[in-house]
Amino acid sequence: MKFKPKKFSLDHKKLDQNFYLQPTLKVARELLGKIIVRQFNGQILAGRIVETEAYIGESDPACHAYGGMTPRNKIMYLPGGYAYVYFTYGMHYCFNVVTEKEGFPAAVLIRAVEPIEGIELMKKFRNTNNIYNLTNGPAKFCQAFKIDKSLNGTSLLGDEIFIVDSDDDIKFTIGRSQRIGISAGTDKKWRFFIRGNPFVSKVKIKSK
DNA sequence: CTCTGGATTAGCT
DNA sequence: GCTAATCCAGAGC
Repeated sequence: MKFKPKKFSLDHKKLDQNFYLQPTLKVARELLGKIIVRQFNGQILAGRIVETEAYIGESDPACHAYGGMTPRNKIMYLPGGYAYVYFTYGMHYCFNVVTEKEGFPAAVLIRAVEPIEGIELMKKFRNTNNIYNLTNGPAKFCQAFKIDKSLNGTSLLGDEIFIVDSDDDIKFTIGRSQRIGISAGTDKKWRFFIRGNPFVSKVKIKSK
């Protein structure tokens, strides 16, 4: 299958804060198909979101806010519409969209996107020419989109990084599973993905 | 194809 | 001190 970037226009409507204030599972589902845009140095990177995971509240054992606020997770307590970026495994970043009302810690992890714009730059950042290996994982997506801790706490209503609606007539069905790479909270099926999309990450359920 | 271990450090206990 | 919302290379089948 040959990859053809789909049409993309910056005229598409930027998602407003009301979208992010909604229940996290709804946001996680509805982010599928939407387009995440990153601007820096006058360059544009964009991709269609094809895989997400929800992390919800202090009682979700897989959520970073499990057990209460700490210096790392405090961004999750902001009202919906902020970026929560964290560093893990000594070398990787992961990007989340904060959801729900202020004081309730919840976020949606962007696990994979389908590259649309700025593909050559993504290949450079990822040091690979294989388009299917650019953004099919949460840390790969961050590397391809030049996302690091400096974006932690950034508003998604600004211009550095934001998400726009898709007005294409793209039809897809949504798949659902347990979350990937966690050892607690595996009973919850809070991962969502576009069924059949070749840019969804490889599934490896952590066995424990 | 599948499976295993190493990389490398911030954040918590 | 231990582990992590990951990724990659290498080994074996």
